[in-house]
Amino acid sequence: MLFPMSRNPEEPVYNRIEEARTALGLTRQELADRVGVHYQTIGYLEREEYSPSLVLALRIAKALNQEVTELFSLTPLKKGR
Amino acid sequence: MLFPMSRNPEEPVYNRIEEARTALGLTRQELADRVGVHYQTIGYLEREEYSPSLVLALRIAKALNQEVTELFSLTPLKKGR
DNA sequence: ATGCTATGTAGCATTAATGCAATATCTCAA
DNA sequence: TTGAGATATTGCATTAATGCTACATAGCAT
Repeated sequence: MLFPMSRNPEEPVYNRIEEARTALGLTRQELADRVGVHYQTIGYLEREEYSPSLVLALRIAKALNQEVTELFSLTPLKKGR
Repeated sequence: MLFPMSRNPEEPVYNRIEEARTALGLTRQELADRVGVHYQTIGYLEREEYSPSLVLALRIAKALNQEVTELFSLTPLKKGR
């Protein structure tokens, strides 16, 4: 098992992708399709095994109609908005 | 000269880093230090030769006290706020 | 003119992000 | 119970993002 997450392992990126995705009743495959990535990539991101590129983060936010800062943060995110 | 920019060359990421940085009277080296990257990296980003990771984008936004969406966008950004 | 500082350009090395395939597990409906 | 769908795990290949070094250029102050 590899564990990248960022060049600075001290500061990972937290996200609420799964929460937002399921709230829309979407499957990972469906979100992946909308965003244009492999469905496994969504899995990696939801498990926070690595953090996305900015492009991907922006696309995901758009696909889930959320603000980037509502979805991703350098500090732990609480459940629910 | 290489030209990555994103896995999807059709959709680059536009940014206003230089504008925001100079507005604060910061040099690239200074911004790089605050953000924890090499000063050349800031240059590449300002010239939009490639787009940053989300972690870096979040750190830059914080260092320039700007919203991520004010600094970066999938669509071209106009000058001035 | 000289020198200093900021920035641009060019390579090269490393690593994280992504693609992709194959297999496993888990849940839930029939 | 069986099967289908969703998610997890593993492993490998590719490439973009980043680090870093060296040299060039441009502007500005002296």
